[in-house]
Formats: sequence, C-alpha cells, structure tokens
Amino acid sequence: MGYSIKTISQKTGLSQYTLRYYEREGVLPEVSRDEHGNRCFHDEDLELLSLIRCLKDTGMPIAEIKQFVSLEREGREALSEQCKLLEAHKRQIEEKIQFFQSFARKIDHKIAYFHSLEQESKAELK
Amino acid sequence: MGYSIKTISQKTGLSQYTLRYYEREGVLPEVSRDEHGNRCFHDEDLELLSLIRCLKDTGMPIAEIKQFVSLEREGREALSEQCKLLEAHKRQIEEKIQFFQSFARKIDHKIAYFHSLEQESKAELK
DNA sequence: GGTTGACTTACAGTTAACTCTAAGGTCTAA
DNA sequence: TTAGACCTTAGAGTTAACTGTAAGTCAACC
Repeated sequence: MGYSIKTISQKTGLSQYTLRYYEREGVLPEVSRDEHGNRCFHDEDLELLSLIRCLKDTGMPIAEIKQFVSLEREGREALSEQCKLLEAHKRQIEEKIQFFQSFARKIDHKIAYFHSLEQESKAELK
Repeated sequence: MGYSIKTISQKTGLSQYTLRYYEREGVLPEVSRDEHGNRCFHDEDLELLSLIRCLKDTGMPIAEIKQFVSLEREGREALSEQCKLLEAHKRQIEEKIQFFQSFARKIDHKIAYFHSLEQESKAELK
C-alpha cells in the first residue's frame, strides 16, 4: 500500500518540503495518491530517489536531473540518451575527484608550512 | 607596483564583481590602493586568493573562509588555530572523495544495467 | 577638448535550492 | 467530540553567492 511522505523523508534524508518541491518541479515524476489525496510512494520511487540523491550529491544541478528523469518516462527509446547523460556525469565526478585530491595535497603543503612556522616561533622563544 | 583588478580577475578566474564582493565581505583582507584609489594587488594577495579558491572549490562556505582569513591578521598566535581549521577541512575533503568514489561506482552499476536493457531490446527485435 | 575605457562606490537584482506559512481536510485516541 | 497528528495546496520567504546597474573619477588617445 505504499509509503507516506514522512516515511520517505526519513528513508531518504530529504525533507518533506524538498520531496514536494521535487515533485512540483518535475525532478520526481508524479507520485500516486491514496483515496484521501495523500502521496503514496512505492519502491520504484524510493529507488529513483536514491539515484537522484546520488546525482545531486555529486553536483548535478536539479534542472539536469529533471531532464534525466523525464527521459525515464519515454521508456526504452530514451535509454541510450540516459546512458550518455550518466556517462558524461561520471566523467565530471572523476574530474572532481582529481581536483579534490590535488587540493588535498595543496592544503597538506599549507599545513606543513604552518607547522614549520610554529616550530620557528618555538625556537625563538628559547 | 602591483596588479590591477582586471589582471587579478584573469589570473584567478574570479570575476571583478566577485573580487570586490570578497573584499567587502572580508573574505579578502583590505586590498591596498594606488594614488587614484584603484585597487593594487600584490603577490601575497595572489597567493592568498589561490588558497581561497582551493578552499572554496572543495566546498568550504565563504563564511568559514572569512574566519580563516581573519586569523591570518592575528599573526603567529593564530597559527595553530588556522592549522586546526585546515586539518578539519582536509578530513572533509577526504570524506567527499570517498563519497564521490562510491557514487561513481553506483552510477557505473546503473550504466551497466541500462546497457543490459539495451541489449535485451535489440534481442527482441530479431 | 571631447570621448573612450578602466576604475571606483553604493546598492539593487538574480539564481538555485530549498523552507516556511496559512488555510484547510481526515483519521484516531481520550 | 475535540485535541492532536498526519496530510494537502498555493504561494511567500530565505540563504548563499554572486552579478548587475548607476553615477561618478581619472588618464590617455584622436
């Protein structure tokens, strides 16, 4: 019989506000309703949301996620299109990882430099 | 005799608007002026800006960068404080790298799954 | 000596991604 | 039967980080 918005909010870590916002904006396809008009999420929604989180947290803007999700509705004809999007995004993630690693090294150098300054200061006090 | 804002904008890739905004907000310490009141950047500014870019691009909010930079003015007493900030940030970058790597794998699985669906579709057409 | 171009300030506007409020419906437990 | 917990919508408000505009100064070129 499906999950309430509260449950999905807890399971995904996205606020109820955000879930409604995502549906409004078309990031999430229309969620089905129960007899009272309340949202009724299913396992497919949960699965899609997990992919959406993944895309979002790796820096894909929601406009682009929306595009990806809208291809979902077009079925098999759109599969290669979706693959292209994912592959392009994966390359971006990999670039980001490279960036982050080089930044981490840079920060390391800065930290080492700061430590050497501290040692100097201590030496002066003697 | 120092660099103009235009030069610095080109060297750092930050817009002139952004550079002024950073100074206004205290992300950048007060930049010295020439006899006409125009900003006159020096190599130290350039160096600090390169660290600022690095912190920003690895996800540090500018409010926190501001805090880090304000410690700069306090000289040697603040060094260990600055180190702590950098070290904490480095840990965050490393966590992000982990995250990104696991997300990249997840996207890989999705791509593989999509490819298998495509193969299926082709097989059906025979 | 007028125009062009780079700069200045103060302040208003924009964008993305939420986040909240108001006003209301429905169900359950005391 | 009423208080409380849940949900709904429409639409307004917030936040971070810029980005743009307006009005003005100054120097260099034609």
